[in-house]
Amino acid sequence: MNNEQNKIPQATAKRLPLYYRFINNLHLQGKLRVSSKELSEAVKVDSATIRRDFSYFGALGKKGYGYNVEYLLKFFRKTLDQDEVTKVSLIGVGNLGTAFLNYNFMKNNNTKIEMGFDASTEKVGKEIGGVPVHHIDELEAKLEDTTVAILTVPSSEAQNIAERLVKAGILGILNFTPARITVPDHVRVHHIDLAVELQSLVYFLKHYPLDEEETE
Amino acid sequence: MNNEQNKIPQATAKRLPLYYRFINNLHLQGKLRVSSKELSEAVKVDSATIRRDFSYFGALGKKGYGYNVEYLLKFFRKTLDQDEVTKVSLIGVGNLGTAFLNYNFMKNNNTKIEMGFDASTEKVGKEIGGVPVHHIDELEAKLEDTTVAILTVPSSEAQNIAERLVKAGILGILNFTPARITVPDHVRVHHIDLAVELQSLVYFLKHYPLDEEETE
DNA sequence: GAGGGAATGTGAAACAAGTCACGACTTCTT
DNA sequence: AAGAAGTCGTGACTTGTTTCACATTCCCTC
Ligand SMILES: NC(=O)c1ccc[n+]([C@@H]2O[C@H](COP(=O)([O-])OP(=O)(O)OC[C@H]3O[C@@H](n4cnc5c(N)ncnc54)[C@H](O)[C@@H]3O)[C@@H](O)[C@H]2O)c1
Ligand SMILES: NC(=O)c1ccc[n+]([C@@H]2O[C@H](COP(=O)([O-])OP(=O)(O)OC[C@H]3O[C@@H](n4cnc5c(N)ncnc54)[C@H](O)[C@@H]3O)[C@@H](O)[C@H]2O)c1
Repeated sequence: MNNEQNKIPQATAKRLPLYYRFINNLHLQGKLRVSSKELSEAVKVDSATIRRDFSYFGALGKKGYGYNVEYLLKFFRKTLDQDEVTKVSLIGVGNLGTAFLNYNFMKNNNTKIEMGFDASTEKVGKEIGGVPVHHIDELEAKLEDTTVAILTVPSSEAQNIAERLVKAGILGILNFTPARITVPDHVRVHHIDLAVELQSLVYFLKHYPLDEEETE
Repeated sequence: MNNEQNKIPQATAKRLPLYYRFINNLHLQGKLRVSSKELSEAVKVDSATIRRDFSYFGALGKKGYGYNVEYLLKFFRKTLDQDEVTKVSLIGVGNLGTAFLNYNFMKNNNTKIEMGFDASTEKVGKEIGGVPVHHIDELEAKLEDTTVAILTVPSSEAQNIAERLVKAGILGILNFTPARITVPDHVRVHHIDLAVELQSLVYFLKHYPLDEEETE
């Protein structure tokens, strides 16, 4: 499963979904070819970086021509497993959780939130954005074959719930709580700490006032 | 304003708010001292990295002892300007925007969302989480001294609104839309692309199955 | 007030990512 | 059919970040 691909830099891997989305847009617009320069303007990534990123997968383009949009799209669809849907659960149907359920990431995406869990009887039994909300006590019973969880519970609950998720066989957690959770090595956690993002933006504004420099 | 501090690596700067939050927790728990090792376990950052990060600010600790929690807290409070509140506006009071208004990042934070803007008459005039929602037509008139904006409008509106924000004097944008917006060089944009985050987590799970390796 | 133990601060090395710049090849034009 | 223009793929370089490892320093106990 991670054959030749396991030499792809993490930084590159993180950009792949972004590339995919823009290539998809181009395809929908009927564009037939695209250069790294054009793509660069659209996604705000240096064109040399884009060429380098693509080159990890072999020669996807043609010199003097650019990249064939349809070919690129097919290639990334395969590479990003766009054809198999990953089932996701969401724990904590509060402010943030509800927003995610309503959105559900299905635009052009291979992930689907299949169910939510919450402790509050107000939430349990409802359907939000077409997603059923179960009681947290049923976590282990219902989770089954979802391998990814979105964690939007109060931070005091985060570690506790994370442990239950791990026991239930979850392999990846997208953690929106400010708590830094501890999990076994085989589980991957990505933290998205919105308060930190906001604070660090403010810090950069104050201490790195970019005046004619780089945008990012 | 960016005196000695302007040599601090960006990677370090991004971790500062995180450190601050945990040091604050320790202080609330009544802890008097802390070692880089302990801190490392709490924030999941290598202890050498923590020491290196702190060392950019001079010698904050004592060899053989560790760091004095109160001293550290005071130091970071000053460094992160925790005593002056940065005013923030939020554009697009939909699913995500509403969640942010209800939360408002004020836990132990120097940022406050002062007002929201939306195009829908359903939203305008309301107060959500104590924050008044104005009509988008009033953007230029009301913005005044907010320097940071959170962008949670539909992606098709993002570029357009961003341009208006820039004209109105905004310096930093936290962009939650999937659109990559174009702004002048003096404006800083941080993209938080939740769909990409989820997709890239899935990609990592499939292609970098960590079995006894690093957690991240 | 001397010795042991602990943890910092930091050179130096290792690693990772981004950028430059150019040869090679493709397509387009005339 | 040949030359011009365009764009890729990549070796070499640059920049940025993390990690190692240890001499140094400070606390604390006896
Ligand atoms: N809302 C935001 O804008 C925002 C921003 C940054 C971070 N966060 C973080 O995201 C998390 C969720 O925030 P929120 O604003 O949605 O909070 P919230 O209080 O609105 O939602 C939390 C939900 O979790 C449920 N819950 C509580 N204990 C539970 C348990 N043991 N098992 C299952 N469900 C449980 C509650 O019933 C509630 O519905 C928090 O950790 C918060 O710090 C939120
Ligand atoms: N909700 C999520 O979980 C989620 C996840 C990932 C990305 N996003 C992105 O975040 C953005 C917002 O998502 P959402 O789910 O909150 O959408 P939403 O449709 O619920 O909210 C958008 C809000 O913007 C308002 N709006 C529309 N045009 C406007 C204008 N010109 N000026 C001011 N306000 C305007 C609408 O009235 C609405 O209230 C979208 O770009 C979406 O792609 C959302």
